[in-house]
Amino acid sequence: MSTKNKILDAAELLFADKGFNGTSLREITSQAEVNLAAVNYHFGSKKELIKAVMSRYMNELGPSLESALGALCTEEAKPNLIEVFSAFIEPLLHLNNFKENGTSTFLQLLGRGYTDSQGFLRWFLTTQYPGVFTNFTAAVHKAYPELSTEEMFWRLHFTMGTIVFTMSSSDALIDIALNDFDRKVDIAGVIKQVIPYVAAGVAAPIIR
Amino acid sequence: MSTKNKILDAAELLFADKGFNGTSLREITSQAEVNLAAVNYHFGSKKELIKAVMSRYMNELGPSLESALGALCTEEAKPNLIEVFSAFIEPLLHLNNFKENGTSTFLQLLGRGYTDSQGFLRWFLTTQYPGVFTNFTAAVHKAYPELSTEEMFWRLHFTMGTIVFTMSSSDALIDIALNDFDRKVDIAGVIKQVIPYVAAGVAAPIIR
DNA sequence: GGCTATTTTAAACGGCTGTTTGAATTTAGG
DNA sequence: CCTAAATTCAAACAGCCGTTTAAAATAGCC
Repeated sequence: MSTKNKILDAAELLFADKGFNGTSLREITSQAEVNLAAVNYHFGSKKELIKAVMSRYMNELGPSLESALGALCTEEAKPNLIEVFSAFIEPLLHLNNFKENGTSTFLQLLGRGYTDSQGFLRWFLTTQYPGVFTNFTAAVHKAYPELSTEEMFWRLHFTMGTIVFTMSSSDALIDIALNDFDRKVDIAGVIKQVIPYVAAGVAAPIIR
Repeated sequence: MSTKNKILDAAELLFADKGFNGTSLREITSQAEVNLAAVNYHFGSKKELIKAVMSRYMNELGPSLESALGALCTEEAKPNLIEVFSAFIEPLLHLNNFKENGTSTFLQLLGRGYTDSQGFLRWFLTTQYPGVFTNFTAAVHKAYPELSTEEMFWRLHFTMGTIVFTMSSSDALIDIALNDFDRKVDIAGVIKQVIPYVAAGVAAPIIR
C-alpha cells in the first residue's frame, strides 16, 4: 500500500465523519501511520488532498452514472421519474465494491462538501463533471416535460439536498432506527426509502 | 445596544455564513466591536454562545410553531399535508419581523447545526423543544394515517434534510436563479416552491 | 462624593493549525 | 556497486485558536 493511498484512505473516513475543517492533517497522518509532511509532499496542500479524495470517487462514479442517465435519454420510450432516480442506485451501490462502505462514505463526503468550505465543492463538481448534471436534467425533462426550467432547477436542488443531507447523517439515523424500531437498516435500505420520496417531490403538481 | 446583544447579532450572521467551527471568537468580537474576552465573560464559552444564538430564535419560533401545529391536531377535520407544511410558513416568515433576514438566517443556522458539531444541535433541539416535534408528527399522522411510524420517521427526516439543506445554501441558489432566469427570488419564494415538493414526498405512495 | 459591584480592557497562556526545511533514508537505473 | 533521484523523517516555523488573568474603567447605590 503506497503512502499516497494510505493518506487517501485515512483522510476520506475522517473527512466524512468530522468534515473538512474539522479534520487536521495530524489526525490523518497518524491514522494513516505516515509522516505529517507526507501530505504536503504528495498532494501539495490540504485543499489539494480534499480534491484528490473527491476525485477518486468521482472518477469511479462519474462514467457509470453518466452512461446510465444517458441511456434513459436516448431510449425512445418516455422514462418515469422512479426510473430516472433508480438509475442512480446501481452506480452508487457499486461504490461498495470499490471500497468498503464506499457508498455511504461518498455520500457523506458529498454532504460535507456542500456545507463546508462555502460551496467550493459545488463549483468543483459542476465544472469537473458537467456530463452527469446535463444528462440528469435531460432525463428528468423527458420524464416530466411540463416542468419549466426554473421549477426543475428548484426541485433538483431540493432533491440534491434530501439525498446529501440524509446520507451525511445516515449513520446517526440508522442507529435511531435500530433503537426505535428494532429494524436493521443499511445504506441500500435508506436509498430504497428515499427514491419514492424524491420522485414524488419532483413529480409534484405545479401550483401557479 | 448591550455588549451581549452586539455579540449575539454578530455571531449569528457569521455562524450562518461560515459555520460554527469556521467562525472564530476574534472574528465575532471584532465584527461586534467588543473586546475578545467579552464572549467568555458574558457567555462562559463558545459552545454556550452557540446555544444562546440558537435559543434566541427558538424562543421566538417555538411557541407559535407549536400552537399552529397543535391547532391542526385538535380540529375535527382531517388536514391535508399541504396544510401541515403551510403551518410552518407564517411562524417562519414572522422571524423577519424579529430580525432583518431572520428567516433566512435561522434556517441557515439550523443547517449548520445539523452538520457541524456531530449532531449536538439535534440533541439540543429535541430535548429543549420537544413539543414542536410531537405536534408535527401528530399532525402528519392525522393527515396521512396509513403511513407507518417507521416510514414516517424516514420521510420526516428526508423533509428536514430538504428544508435545512436548501435553506442553508439558499443565498447561493437565489443568486444562481437570478443569473439564469432573471428572476428575483426571496426566501418566501423558495419556501413556497419547497412546500409542494415536501408535501408530495411525504404523501408518496407506499411501496412494499 | 465615596464605595462597591459590574463591566471592559490589554496581555498573555498553552495548545493546535498547515506548511517548510534540510538531513537521513530508501528506491531505482546504469 | 555506485550514483542520483525519490521518499521519509524529526524538527521547527509563524499564525491562529479558545480561554484566563489581573488591572483599569465604568456603573449604580448609600
